[in-house]
Amino acid sequence: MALSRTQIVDEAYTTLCEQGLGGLSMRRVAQELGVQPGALYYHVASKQDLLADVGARILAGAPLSTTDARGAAADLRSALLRVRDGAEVVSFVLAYRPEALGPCLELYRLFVDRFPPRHAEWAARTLVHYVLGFVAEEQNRAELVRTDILDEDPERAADAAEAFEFGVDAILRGLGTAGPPAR
Amino acid sequence: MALSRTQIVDEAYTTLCEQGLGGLSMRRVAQELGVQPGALYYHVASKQDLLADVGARILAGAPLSTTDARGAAADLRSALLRVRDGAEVVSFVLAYRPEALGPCLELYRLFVDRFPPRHAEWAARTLVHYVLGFVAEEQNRAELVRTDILDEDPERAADAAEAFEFGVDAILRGLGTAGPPAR
DNA sequence: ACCTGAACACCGTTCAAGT
DNA sequence: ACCTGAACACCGTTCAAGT
Repeated sequence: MALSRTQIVDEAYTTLCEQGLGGLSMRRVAQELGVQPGALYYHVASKQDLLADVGARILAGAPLSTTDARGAAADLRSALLRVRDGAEVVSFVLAYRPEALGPCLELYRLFVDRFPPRHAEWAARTLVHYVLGFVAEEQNRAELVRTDILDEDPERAADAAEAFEFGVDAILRGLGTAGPPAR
Repeated sequence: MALSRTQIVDEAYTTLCEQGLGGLSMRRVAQELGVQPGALYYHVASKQDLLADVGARILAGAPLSTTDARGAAADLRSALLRVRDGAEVVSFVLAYRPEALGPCLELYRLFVDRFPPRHAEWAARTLVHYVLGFVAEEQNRAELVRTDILDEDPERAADAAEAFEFGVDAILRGLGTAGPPAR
């Protein structure tokens, strides 16, 4: 059976989940599929092109709430955390091919009733940039722990969800969206 | 004259500025210094170890305001923008060796009068994560433009500073820090 | 149309051996 | 103490040639 682009994206996604970004090479994907590395380039233009589809799949796993900004931020974080180095991949795709990140771009809808379109867009991006920055740190640390370069910090891990929500709530308060009052 | 760690960090910093993260290899640094690649490993433990010092240097260039949160965020963005892929490097170092990022960690001082220590820390990290997320996207795009994979988006570039400040102001409002009123 | 084989120009890291 | 030489186990990408 002929190799397909979908098949390659599937394999890349699986490899990312299992090995992280450091273990995701074109050669490994090819080997896993039982083809020569060069064969992949008949179906994808480059590793970046492939990564764009992988980024889309990361977000496709868990749709973001379209009614509740607080929930959407939490959804986005969980979607990223499900895949090793998910934040780094999505962060790259956000620059490389934002259209691939549909759900993420629709977040501006949460703010259209409070802001003019241009500002609603910025509001959504503020939230997204925060989430990506937060989760990138979490996952970078996780990768370093996995390779025994860092040792676990149980205290930080226990506080992660709370710290994340602290930031989300602050941002949403600042954007004038419903949220708990500033202590 | 014997090779020194400082010399290696200097060369790595320069190479990062000129070539970006994709062009920063141990082999290139070694070649630029006129030594064999292996020689570097007498002075640095690994590329990550080297990167930690490079990250420190990126922030050392421009000290962050310690009195004005809005200014500090702007200072941090400029410091990152001065170096190609600065945000990605600093984001990694934030996880790998946060102590190397002194100025960045001191930001919590801006919030100690408004929050208990634990929350002041979270407040500062919220700002930092936002800035890193924002600038990472900016710089990823810049790298892709440089390699002719993306073409320039003059509209976005013109709005970047304004969009950045929109986010900063929202966050600071949410944190109860002085800032312009909503919209 | 789709893939192989083989190459090109690279990587980070290690380590015996030299000085 | 400090560095070389050489190797090990990799990379992404291209492309003629095969089927």
